[in-house]
Amino acid sequence: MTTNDVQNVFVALADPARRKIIETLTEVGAKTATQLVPGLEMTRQGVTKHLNILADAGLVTIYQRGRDKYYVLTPEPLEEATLWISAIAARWDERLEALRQFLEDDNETTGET
Amino acid sequence: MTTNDVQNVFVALADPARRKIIETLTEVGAKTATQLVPGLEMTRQGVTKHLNILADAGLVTIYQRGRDKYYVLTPEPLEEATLWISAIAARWDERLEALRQFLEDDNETTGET
DNA sequence: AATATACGCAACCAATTAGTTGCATTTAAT
DNA sequence: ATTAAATGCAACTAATTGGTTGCGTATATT
Repeated sequence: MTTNDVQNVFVALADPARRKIIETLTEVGAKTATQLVPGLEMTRQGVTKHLNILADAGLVTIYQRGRDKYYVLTPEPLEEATLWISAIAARWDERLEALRQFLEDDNETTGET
Repeated sequence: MTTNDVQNVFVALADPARRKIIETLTEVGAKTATQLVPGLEMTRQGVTKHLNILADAGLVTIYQRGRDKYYVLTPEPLEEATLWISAIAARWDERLEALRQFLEDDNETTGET
């Protein structure tokens, strides 16, 4: 499941509204869907959909207080994203020398589009 | 641009084919689009589209050698993703105490769907 | 010179995504 | 008891995404 976990986390982080929710929950601690609506330009149901995606990634936990449903950040799954990235970075450092080899043989071109 | 950068990086990382390309380039150093086709179950044009998205995020650089176009990883933009995540983690640690407060007042519910 | 290989571009398609509206249900407040 | 507030669920729409096919062009290879 670990491989699917990192997928869900990266998908969750790929949307600006969801990152903003994460930032807000980081600052405020706990909020309901309706409390999150102002600031995100979107209806409550839209916010709820994003919260569900965050919940699927394990990034929020829900605490129900009567009719209110408070969402709280669960940052642990972020670690999996960080691990994936740092594994790449680590292996990349090993490859740098071989890369230099490649570049010396060649004429370079700009990679910008 | 920094805010848009992190958006492009997270979008790039959200697709499994693109993460696989990143992993392959990390191990092999440089490959052309057609060389990447076996292993990803997809046509060359499909691969090219993914490579363009990676290039938009600044995650690959292109070196042209005659008619061949070699893609090489540029891992620097990954740092922005890592920074975003670690900023969240850092602020989150500060909030933990306030959170404990919130949880004590309440009856908890499972956050799984 | 002729053939083969690698790439670029554009149109197209199916599936997913982001968001909406509308309505029903549950819980709280007066 | 009535009204108001918060959520849930489902159907629907528009835009984006992931991928394809079909072609033309540029560079190698024989």
